[in-house]
Amino acid sequence: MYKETVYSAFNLLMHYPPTSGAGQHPQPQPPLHKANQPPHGVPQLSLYEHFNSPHPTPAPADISQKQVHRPLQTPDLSGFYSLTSGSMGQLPHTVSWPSPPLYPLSPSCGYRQHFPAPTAAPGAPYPRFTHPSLMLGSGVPGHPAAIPHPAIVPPSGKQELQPFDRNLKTQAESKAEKEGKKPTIKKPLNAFMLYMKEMRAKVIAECTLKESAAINQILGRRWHALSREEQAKYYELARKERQLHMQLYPGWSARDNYGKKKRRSREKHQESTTGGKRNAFGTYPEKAAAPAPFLPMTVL
DNA sequence: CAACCTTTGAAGTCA
DNA sequence: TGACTTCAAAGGTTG
Repeated sequence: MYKETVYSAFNLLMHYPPTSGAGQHPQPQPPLHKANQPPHGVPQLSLYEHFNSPHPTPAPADISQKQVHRPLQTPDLSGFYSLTSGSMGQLPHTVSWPSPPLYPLSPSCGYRQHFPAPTAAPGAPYPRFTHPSLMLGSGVPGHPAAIPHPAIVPPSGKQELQPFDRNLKTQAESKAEKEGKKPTIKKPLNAFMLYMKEMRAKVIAECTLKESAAINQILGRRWHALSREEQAKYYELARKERQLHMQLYPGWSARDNYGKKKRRSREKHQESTTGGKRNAFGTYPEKAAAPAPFLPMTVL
């Protein structure tokens, strides 16, 4: 039933082809996380070094125009507890046309609903941004809250800590103690993961979807539709998450969790070259070409 | 019940 | 150094 519904939505979607935008496209720019990489040969302060630097580098006035190879802003631990980005964001005036969906979209979440035309006047400030992960106190040493960081999970791997439960001893820790095992410290979330966490509920409400794979596709498209300023907020949050993570777990490395999940990419790659594999809906999705980043088109 | 699906980005491994 | 791999989240689906 669900499959038929979403496929009819897919057909509907196909009735709204992208407008030809010849001459409207600006020069493609590298993704922000790439633009922030230092050019070869330019030494970069590690996050830890930068964090401890007495003279941190201020953020450039317009990160969308400049190649920056330092963290965007002065690290500020106080911001972990009441982080807001102020008025740096502007409403995006353009969106990029998504590649054909691997999971066709639900009727209540067609393309136009994914990318509504901005109703506010161009230049109107975005609502002030807050992120619960950083707002609610994440256990900075010395802080009165001293709350366990959500990166701590039981060896089972499932995140049990709820955002508003951080003043309690976590189930994860209790369970880990009972089992006599060391709790797993998870990777800090990157910019897109933070964006997903914040926007997931909204997409679920708008699109009446529950399947994470489909939701993540929508979120991926929305991520590409964000302006660079909007994305910059999440890159900044992710940078602070990494800093906080480093403070809390100085000896931790992503290597610690490397290879703990079952290796499957090689098998997946072999399957993709030999006919593919069924997805969560029992279909055989054809991998779409990745949408060209930052090639915005005028909103329909 | 573990693994899969799906997304992007960070960081790991390997040649 | 570049290419490739793994893991972060999420929850329904699959085997």
